[in-house]
Amino acid sequence: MNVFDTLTERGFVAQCTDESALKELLSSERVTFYIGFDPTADSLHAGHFIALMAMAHMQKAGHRPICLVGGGTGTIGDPSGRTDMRRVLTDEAIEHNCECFKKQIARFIDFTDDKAIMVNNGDWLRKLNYIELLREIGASFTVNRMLAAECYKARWEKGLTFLEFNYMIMQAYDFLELARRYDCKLEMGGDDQWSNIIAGVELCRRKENRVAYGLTNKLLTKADGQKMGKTAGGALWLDADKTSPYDFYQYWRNIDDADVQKCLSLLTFLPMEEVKELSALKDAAINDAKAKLAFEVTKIVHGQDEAAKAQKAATEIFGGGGVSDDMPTFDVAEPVGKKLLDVLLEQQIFASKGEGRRLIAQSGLSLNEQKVTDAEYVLQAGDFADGAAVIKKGKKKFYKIVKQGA
RNA sequence: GGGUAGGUGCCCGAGUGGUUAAAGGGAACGGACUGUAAAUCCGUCGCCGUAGGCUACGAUGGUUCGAAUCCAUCCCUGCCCA
Repeated sequence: MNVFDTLTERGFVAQCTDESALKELLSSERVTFYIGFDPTADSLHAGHFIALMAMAHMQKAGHRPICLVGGGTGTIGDPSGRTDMRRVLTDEAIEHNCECFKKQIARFIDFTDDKAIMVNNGDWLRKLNYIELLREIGASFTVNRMLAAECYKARWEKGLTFLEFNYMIMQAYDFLELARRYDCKLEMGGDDQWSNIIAGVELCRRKENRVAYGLTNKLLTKADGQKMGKTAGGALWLDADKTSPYDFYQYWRNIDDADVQKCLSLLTFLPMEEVKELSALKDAAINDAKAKLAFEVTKIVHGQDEAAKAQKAATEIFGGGGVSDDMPTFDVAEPVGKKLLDVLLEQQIFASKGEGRRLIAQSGLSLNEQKVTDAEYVLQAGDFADGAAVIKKGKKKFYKIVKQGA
């Protein structure tokens, strides 16, 4: 089966240039393609993950991915679809973020034997000479066309700086550079990148007379159109230190019924027959599909062991008595005699005392299965029956406080 | 450079001297219901606290018993003109 069909079947494809020619190309040769990731933070998040999955499918089919980290474009900030300007990052931060990205990407993509390439566009973009760039590349762009690009629409109200306006040119230049260096023929990316991608495709044609292709994948959205991968704390990170494997697992375990099929097909490698079977489950039974989804996604991101632990913890907590060896745990030195509220605040289970008081007042906090009614409650030795106390915050957040020391 | 409209809590957005920690909406959080789902309903939603206090309406100064609200300067943004 052609990868293009695979990607289509699994629901990745949003838009693409010359579909039939691209399909033909993908079945006739080993295609070098690229996806760019701008280093906006020190970890990739769920939104990047879908692109990585598309990349992995391509690699499995024998094509060669170029992972581009945007050490150059990151200094500008992509305005596509955004209503506000991106925060300007320092060079050091960008460098650091690029390194973090590289490590994470290496978990999903096989870089052995030249099966994939990692590049940083800072290597060429930062060296560019303004006049030369204008003459060589600027001449190939018409402002009229750029202004018509969908990606800038959201900025008409708020204003778009010239700096950001140039982003498209930088990205297009990347494609050209990769085409020259590695014979890269295809750029992939999220659907919000469509304008930038076709700019690159056209630039390759104009400058090198090369046929280049663009393919965008659907953005990960919920059935109601909202972006997926948002948690209370912000993004759903792929870095275990920023979003623990347990929390990561729980995120996918709790998605809407309506999103099960999409997530299974986009975020796991399960065969489509199985995806269809699982997502056809109804009512309570669909929980099995969610558990499978959560396990599979966590396995890809954090590995088999972590996924198994997260699943075990979830099963024990929600299926049993709300306790598990692998549940989120906090070690506290000598908790007995301290106020429960203070201990939980120290462990950042609450953001503030007010939040904790409120939670207790609304009977949203339990200690060892007992509702906490007194905000001033002081922990007793008896609360740590087996050396640990179990805290339940709200309906489904469980934490274990382990007593340390004597 | 000139004119003009603005900069309010996580976001959007009302408020134009005291009764404003600041309407309303969204997000978020808690409760009920449930399937660790959705929808719905109820409640909460700056910080510390018993009262009460503290910090907050672009920044800095000022007027005033009292300012998000008035004045000055500065910074930033939209629109129009050059």
